[in-house]
Amino acid sequence: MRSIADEIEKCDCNVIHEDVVEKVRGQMPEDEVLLNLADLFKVFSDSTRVRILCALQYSEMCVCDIAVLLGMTKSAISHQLRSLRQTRLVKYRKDGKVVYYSLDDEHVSNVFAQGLLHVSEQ
Amino acid sequence: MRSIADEIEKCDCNVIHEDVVEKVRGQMPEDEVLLNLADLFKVFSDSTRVRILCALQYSEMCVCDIAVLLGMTKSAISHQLRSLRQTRLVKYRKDGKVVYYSLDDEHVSNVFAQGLLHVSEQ
DNA sequence: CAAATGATTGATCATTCATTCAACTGTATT
DNA sequence: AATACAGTTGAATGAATGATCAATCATTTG
Repeated sequence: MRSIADEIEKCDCNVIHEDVVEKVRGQMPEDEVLLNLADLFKVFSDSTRVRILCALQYSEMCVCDIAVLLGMTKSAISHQLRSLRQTRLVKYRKDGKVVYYSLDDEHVSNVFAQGLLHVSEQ
Repeated sequence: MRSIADEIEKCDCNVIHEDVVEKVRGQMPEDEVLLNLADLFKVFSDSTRVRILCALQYSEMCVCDIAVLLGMTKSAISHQLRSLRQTRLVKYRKDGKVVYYSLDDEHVSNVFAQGLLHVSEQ
């Protein structure tokens, strides 16, 4: 439990509205939750990963196909697929030499949809 | 209009499933849209900005209050508020020396909500 | 007017991160 | 067994970025 005094110590200013700060502090989720949230959005913050996720909404695809679609090397795509695997946003199946990737989260489309609402209003 | 041949030129592999690539290419949004989408999520990808946005869901706050709440300097907060202003996610009003910030987008809460759904399922 | 204070800004530094390149793994084909 | 090919991996490089620090702006107050 951090006290107001502790916080002031770390920052360079006075509390102007102590009541507001205390009220908001009581309602904020745990720092860990917000850190995980930021980490999730970090995955969506790169256009290559966004394009991969977008493509997989329409069909499962192998690494080569994605590379051709996006005009990038297999290596670059493979590196990005790694992040997407680690955050469990995509899954894969092997068929011989070929690895097929597909979406692994029903929320991906929803997050996309909300984001597009904002973008399309610019 | 890019041709399949052009894409292969830029990458290091063959098209394995030309039909799939063509079908998906036809359904993908414009690159510019996906770039804007990634830029939007980039704003959400830093835990300081996420915490600021989260706090502003509960109350408008001045820079000092946010700094105290998060245990950071006014300067650091002010820099991040700048990104949030530029992407029109927050708005502000001045009252004398004090600048009060608040949310400026109804979609912020929705994007948060979808993100939290994913995070809480880990 | 001068001092104090809330806030912003620009430069700097350290860190993070996406792509490239080369090497390597595993599977299929001949 | 040898070759070819889909895919992965690790190191290296260059670009992007967040916090710090000092300087500055703007408004209020003595």
